[in-house]
Amino acid sequence: MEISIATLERLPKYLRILKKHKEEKTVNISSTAIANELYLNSIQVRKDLAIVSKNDGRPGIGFDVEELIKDIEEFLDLNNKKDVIIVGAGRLGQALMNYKEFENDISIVMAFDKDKSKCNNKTIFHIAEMENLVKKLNIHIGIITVPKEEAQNVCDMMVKNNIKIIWNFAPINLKVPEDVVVRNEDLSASLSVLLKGIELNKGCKGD
Amino acid sequence: MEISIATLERLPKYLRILKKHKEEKTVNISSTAIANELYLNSIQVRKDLAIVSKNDGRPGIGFDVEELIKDIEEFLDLNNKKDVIIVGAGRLGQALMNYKEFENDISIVMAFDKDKSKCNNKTIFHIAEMENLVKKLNIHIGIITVPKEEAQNVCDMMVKNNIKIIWNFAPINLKVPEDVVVRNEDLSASLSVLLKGIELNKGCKGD
DNA sequence: TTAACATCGATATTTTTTTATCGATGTCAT
DNA sequence: ATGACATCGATAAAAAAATATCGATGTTAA
Repeated sequence: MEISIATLERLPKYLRILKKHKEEKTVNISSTAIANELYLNSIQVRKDLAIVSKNDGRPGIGFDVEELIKDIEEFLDLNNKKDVIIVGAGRLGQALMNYKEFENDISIVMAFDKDKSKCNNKTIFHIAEMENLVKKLNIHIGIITVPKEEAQNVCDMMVKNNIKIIWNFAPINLKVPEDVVVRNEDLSASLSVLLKGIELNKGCKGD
Repeated sequence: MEISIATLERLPKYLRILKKHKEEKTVNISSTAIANELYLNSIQVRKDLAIVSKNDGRPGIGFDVEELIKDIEEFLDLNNKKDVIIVGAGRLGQALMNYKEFENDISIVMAFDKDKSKCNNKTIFHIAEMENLVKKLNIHIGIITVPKEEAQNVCDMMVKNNIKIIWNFAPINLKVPEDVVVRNEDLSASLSVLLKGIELNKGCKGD
């Protein structure tokens, strides 16, 4: 079964509330309950879960919370922290470096900036050092949090250093070779949707 | 014509490259050219543009860059800066306060934190002061950049102070009354898609 | 025990979004 | 002029996503 990006984006949301329920000692949870919390449709929840879990829900009872957590985490290959570098140690970069929600998913092993001295108990390397450091470390994921003027340059350096997956926070469309995947975190796009939110007023509570 | 969220999210991307082309003195641009830059389909671009602009493209020539910019900006009601408050003046909050891309869209008129003394040439008010300050200012948009533990509290305060649109960066599902719109900026969801990106390898260059 | 109920999964339907087709229009080089 | 070409918009088709229907299963409380 092919998983869609939409489903993929919902999985962490399921995970989040499942973990909350686990903390509260909930053993079982129904798709309806999950759906209500996330302002989604329960059928959608069941379909999503069916993709990532072979554990059926029990009629009248719901799904086993712990099993679901395990299955989703396994599907997303979490708890198998991936090494990541980040370039751009400004405010946004630092925010990401300290974002607790990522702690189980990725490990930011190295940070670069044009301003070498910056730090927050982590060494920030100068961008020029990337060449020597990254290639041999077998890291394939990079985050770009530099101003848009420098983003393409940074991207090119990453590509040269064997980075294959790029999470780009700069508002610019990066040019990359075929085998490199870019995901743009486009805050302006989000803002547009938000500001039109009043008129549309749909699909917003849930995401 | 109803506009979809997907289209809405693409508009800022169009705007961005149109502005770039305007700077380069391009007068006309074809839907194909736009599509190529954004890794989209040209038909999709034309359909999107048809929704927001009455200016037809000219066969053999393309669209008038300046007119398109004007039409998209008008549609998104930009250049009519909206007043916004932000709660949470940590790294992420500061990053947003200084994000240049937003400058024409929103004006962050007031920032709050539980740590009053923080600032960066802008006064950061204590959260408790929200009650006195925000209600009378007729501000309806709020950004939440506090840790998830405090997010619901902050949200409740915003609602009490007449905020109707909330941009939430905390990884939690906020409970709000019917007439309040929430948009969650869910970085974990993005990360999930990113990390699965290799397998899917689609729809990622474009967004 | 049994009747009312909650919940499920499978299949079908609807809706939304994306992409293709194609005739029309207008440009540009010869 | 005129023929080859680029590009458009409108309509149609295809693909993807969300939602509804419904019989089956199992729970719970009288």
